[in-house]
Amino acid sequence: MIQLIRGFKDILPGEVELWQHIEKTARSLLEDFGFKEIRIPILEHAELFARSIGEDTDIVEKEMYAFPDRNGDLITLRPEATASVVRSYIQHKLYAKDPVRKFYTIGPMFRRERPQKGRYRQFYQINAEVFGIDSPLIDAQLIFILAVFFKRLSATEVKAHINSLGCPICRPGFKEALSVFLSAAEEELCSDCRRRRKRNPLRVLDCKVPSCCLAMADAPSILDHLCPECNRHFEAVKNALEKFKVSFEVDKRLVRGLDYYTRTTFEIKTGLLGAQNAVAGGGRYDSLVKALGGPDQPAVGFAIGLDRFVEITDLKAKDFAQDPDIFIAAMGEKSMSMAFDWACAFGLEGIIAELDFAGKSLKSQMKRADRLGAKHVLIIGEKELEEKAVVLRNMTTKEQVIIPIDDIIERVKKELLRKH
RNA sequence: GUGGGUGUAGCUCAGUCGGCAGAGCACCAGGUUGUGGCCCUGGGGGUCGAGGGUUCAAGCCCCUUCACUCACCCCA
Repeated sequence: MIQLIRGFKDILPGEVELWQHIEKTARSLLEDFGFKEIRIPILEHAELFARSIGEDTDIVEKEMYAFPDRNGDLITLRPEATASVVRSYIQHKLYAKDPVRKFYTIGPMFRRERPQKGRYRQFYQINAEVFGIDSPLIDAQLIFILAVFFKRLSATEVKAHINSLGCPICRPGFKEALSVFLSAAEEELCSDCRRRRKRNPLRVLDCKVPSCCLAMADAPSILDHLCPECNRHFEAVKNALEKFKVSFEVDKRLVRGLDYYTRTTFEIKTGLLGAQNAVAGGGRYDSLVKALGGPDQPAVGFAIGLDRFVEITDLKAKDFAQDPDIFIAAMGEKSMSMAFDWACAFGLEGIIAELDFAGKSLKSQMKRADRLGAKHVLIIGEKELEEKAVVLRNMTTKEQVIIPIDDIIERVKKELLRKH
């Protein structure tokens, strides 16, 4: 038997209804805040991510599904959405009409990591990106939108963590101070952190090894090194969040793995997913648009990890499942033929109708109707054909009414409405 | 990429010392000749993840491999 690829999964009926509901809620929420959907391709030139995410990151170095196309171009399944949205913003000069543009996109991303809880090789994200606004108010609004999203969808075991990463003016000073501190503390760091010290010193800050946490307790904080502009920006974000009544926690150890982030950074974390505790994350990336060849426009955005979100929401797929409105139990060839015609007619009316094609006994059809969760059963056999009237049974109340075959669709429609 | 745990019916899982492949749920049929859920009776379902080895005999022991899972790493 051919099985699905490692780290990939099927989202089956019975769970997909929850995904649909989450996506629907996200669309409606984001559109209410002025975001427009943008659909970007799943394949991109690998270079796009090397230039945006950073050549030295694990994502680009060893996690991308990259391969040469037939013409030799190195292309890749997108590992994230932001770079593509930025590319599109630049390529189509979407800034020309108005530099302020707000987009959202929902779809699969691909990273060839070792699968574990809440981590798949194909995973789904809801992304929102805002271009052209450098006001800290928009940073806060994005976090506010996330908070509303989580609340609306009954994901309560979450907390917003925020931090500032500074900007190209102040970050170098912090990195320098951090590097000095790390050199002094080298003895106490774990082996991974000794390696990180050179390559990605910011990452040492969020190491989970207890000895490192201890060693880093007195590490310099980026927040003490922010330049006046970055500091004002961060303060304004916090003030706005308080005004929006979004509860948050300043976490000076919150860093981002991607090179392009500046200033505000945030994550929505949960205690329900073990090691994969980030359900959503994002931040400001003011220098990326220009770095990718576009105008010097600021930007800020977030991504929600859908696979993780479905794990932590209290909502259940079965609450959104559509059971059949009616099951047509037919006996005999002529009845079955009529039942099929009716089922089609019901479908056109938006009434979900199921029936049995195998010529089973009434008992067996009733059993199946019950199992499918059909709210009503329409019974037709020799007797009904003769009397030109069928039986409509309400499966909850067991009430049965006789309905003439003429004009049956309209009559059933009325009955179904009445019973609601 | 590294390390641990787990793979037996559609699902959840037993399977003792190596000796006929099991249970519950689900499914199908009948009891009830045209009315679901409860009950009773019967039935169908298995490459014991895969491949190899040891043995008279392997679900069980050995080797290899794959998948799932958790953690590291990284990240949503």
